Order: sequence, then structure tokens, then C-alpha cells
Amino acid sequence: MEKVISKATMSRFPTYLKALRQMALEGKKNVLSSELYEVTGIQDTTIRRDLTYLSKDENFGKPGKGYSVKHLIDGLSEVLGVGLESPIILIGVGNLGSAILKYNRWQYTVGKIVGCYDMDRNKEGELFGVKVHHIDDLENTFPPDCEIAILAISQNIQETVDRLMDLGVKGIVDFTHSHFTVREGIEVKPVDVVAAIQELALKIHSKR
Amino acid sequence: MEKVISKATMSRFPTYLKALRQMALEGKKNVLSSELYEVTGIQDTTIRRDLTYLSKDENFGKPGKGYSVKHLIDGLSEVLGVGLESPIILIGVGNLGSAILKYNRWQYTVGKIVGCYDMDRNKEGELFGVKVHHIDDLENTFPPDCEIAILAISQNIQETVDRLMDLGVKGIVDFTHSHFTVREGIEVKPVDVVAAIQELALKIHSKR
DNA sequence: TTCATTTTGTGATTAAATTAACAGATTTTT
DNA sequence: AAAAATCTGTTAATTTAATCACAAAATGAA
Repeated sequence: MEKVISKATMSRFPTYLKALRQMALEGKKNVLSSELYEVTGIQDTTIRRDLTYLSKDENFGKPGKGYSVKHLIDGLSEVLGVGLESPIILIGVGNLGSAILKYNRWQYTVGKIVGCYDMDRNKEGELFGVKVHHIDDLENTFPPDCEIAILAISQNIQETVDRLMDLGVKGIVDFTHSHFTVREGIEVKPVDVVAAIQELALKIHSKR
Repeated sequence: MEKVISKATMSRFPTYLKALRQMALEGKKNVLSSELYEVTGIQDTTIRRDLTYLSKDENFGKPGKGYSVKHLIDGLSEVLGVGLESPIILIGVGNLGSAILKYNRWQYTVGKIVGCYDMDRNKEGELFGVKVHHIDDLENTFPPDCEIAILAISQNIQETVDRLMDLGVKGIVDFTHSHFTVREGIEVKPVDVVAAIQELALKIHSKR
């Protein structure tokens, strides 16, 4: 009898993890669902429900005391696939690509960026400790077992995506502002600044 | 009797808009809900239901013919608040901030960045046509009626957020990797690369 | 014109997610 | 050590969202 974690719950896990890491950093040992509500804005009852998916063992949350920050982080990390150490590649080392690379905290998340590609020959070499190849060398230098690519380019997008899929990439984190199509079974996770601002502006304006 | 657009529907609108803009660019005049499904992966019946929220007038979608790409773009733009021209400020002009500023397509979204702030005196001046101030001058140079700030800094975060709220900022687009708290009524929209990769990695791995 | 085909729009239904309510466990106070 | 106060975990109720199924509208072909 396997517990299936619902989509909605899953999508909240990263939020919890982020908040909990911050708390751990501040030396907090225990946390209440109501405190997590304060920080995340997610209803406490929803939080408790979500966290039950982690408690294969008993004693996750203690009534009157809360949850152990460490246990939660461990549990979430496991479920979220932290420590998988999947190799990730980054396509496009412009301002945005550099920013992503610079903030390279992938250690404790899901893997790390093991190589970058750019169409500018001048960028070949190394950046923040990661090798930068020319995009023409994608097929030659493609890391084995790499399944995730971060796309931070603005040209030749569909062509690049096709090449990535041919190489076996299964998931694309999309910072592009254009649309492209992928084959059945390939996951795309868009990260869209414009959309974020739109949603935000909308919420603010709809309040009056 | 006012139609309330559900959260879920609302969250799909930016996806439609993006896809439709691409189609318009390619010269497409009409589009079927089934074609939008091909491109977005959202079920056609869900799409049709969503789009009914736009059709204040009749004739939005014609049976046997589909929807007018132009009409849809107009409708979505209106609902999404495009053309509001709200002034937006950007805090932090590092790699990430620069990337956001460079891709300044806010014209047809929701407003535009009218000023930037950074703690580095060397960055004062102008970048991509937008004035860059020192963060100390935030209060002096704050644009009137500005309600949205994009946060792309890694230090003094809570302090900066407090100052922004004092100045009347109502919404924050958060590229920060730390947690901060806001007063009641202030909206925060996190844009988190790490979380995106986590979700993606998870989907891929849960498939096997 | 008429008939077959396509495709929208929507009531009905099913599924998913959230919230409420509260029993039971644990801690703290007196 | 008993009583009061806190919190969790879970069942049930409610709300929200997705899907089905099909009538009605438009098109295009015969």
C-alpha cells in the first residue's frame, strides 16, 4: 500500500524546505505548523496534512512541541530527491546564465551544473569553476547521464531543444521567453519573470 | 452578477498569452483549442472553459473555425492588466538584475522598470536606458505611485524590504534565496530557480 | 440547398484539494 | 500528580477544479 503524494502537496515541499533551511541556519531546533504558516502563508492544517507524507516513522511531530527542524529537512530532502547529484547543464552564459551559475547552491538540492554552453567563442574557458564549451561541441562534450538542462538563451531555441532531446535530456528548466515544443514525455518547467510580475500586479490591482 | 475568474484559470492565462503571441508572430490568424493543447499541454476542454471568461461579447470562438488569435491576445491582455504602465523598480543590479533589465519587454506587459538601485557606488549611472541609483538614495529618488519592486539582492534583504514597504510598495517579485517577512496585505511572488529544478527532477524521477 | 463534419460552449459529473472539527498525545503549570 | 493548555494527526465536510458528454453553431462539400 503505497502512499501517493498529491501534486499540490508536492508543489509546496520546496517552499517548506526553503523556510526550514533558513530556520536551521538561525539555530531553530523545533517548529510548529503555526510558525510555518507565519512564514509561508500556507494554512497550518494544510501543512500538517502535507507533512504526514514524510512520516514513515512515528514521532514526526510531537503534540505540544512541534516538529524537529532537522527531521523535516531530512525528510523533505529525501522526497525531493536531494542528494541525487544529477549532472545538469546550462545553455547560455549571458547575464542570466551567469547569475544562475554564480548562485550555485545545487550541492544541497538536486545535483549540480557540470558544464555550460554558449554560442560566443569568447566565453569558452571556465566560469565560477565550471567549464564553458561552445555550443557546437554540445554533442562531443555532453556529460553522460545528464537528464536536466537549464535553458537561458534567446536564439536558436527550438533547434537547441531538439539537440538536447536527441542527447537524452528529459527535463528542461526554461528561462526562455519564446515557445518551443517538446516530444512526449519530456518535462518543461518554465520560470517566467514577466508572468510573475503579471500575477503580482493583478493581485494588487484586484484588491481595490 | 460578476464573473469571478478562478485561481487555477488565472494561473493559466500567462501561458496562453505567451503561446498566442508566438502564433501571432508567425502570422497565424485563427487557432483551435486543440492546437493550443498541442502547444501548452493543457486539455482542450479546460482551455475552452477558461476562455469563456474572456468573452464578454459573443463570437469569441467560432465553431468549426476556432478563435481569433488577435481577439484572444486582446482579451487576455486586458484581464492580465497589460498596459497598466505601473512604474516598477529593481533592487540589485548584479548579473541577475542586469539580465532582468536587459530583457525589458515590460512594454506589453504590466508596466516598466523606471529605476534601479544597488549598493555598489560604481554602478551608479545608467544601464540599458534606466537610471541606477545608490541604495542610500532610495527614499530621495523613489518614483511616485510605484507599487511593485523586483528584488534581486543577496544582502540586507529584510532591511530593504522594510524600507520598500514604508515607501508604499505593495508587491515584491522575489529572486532572493532567503526568507523575509512582510506586513499584512503585501504580496510576495517568489521566483525560485532551485525550486524549479527540484520540481522538475522530481517529476522525471517519479516516472520510473 | 442539404448533409456531413468540425468545433465551440456548457450543464452534469467526477476528481482533487482545502478547510473544519475534534480526539488523543504531550507538555507545562499549579 | 492532577489539571490546564498546546498541538498534532485524521476523519468528515466543503470548496474548488478538471473532465465528460453532448447540444447547438458554423463551415464546407455535394
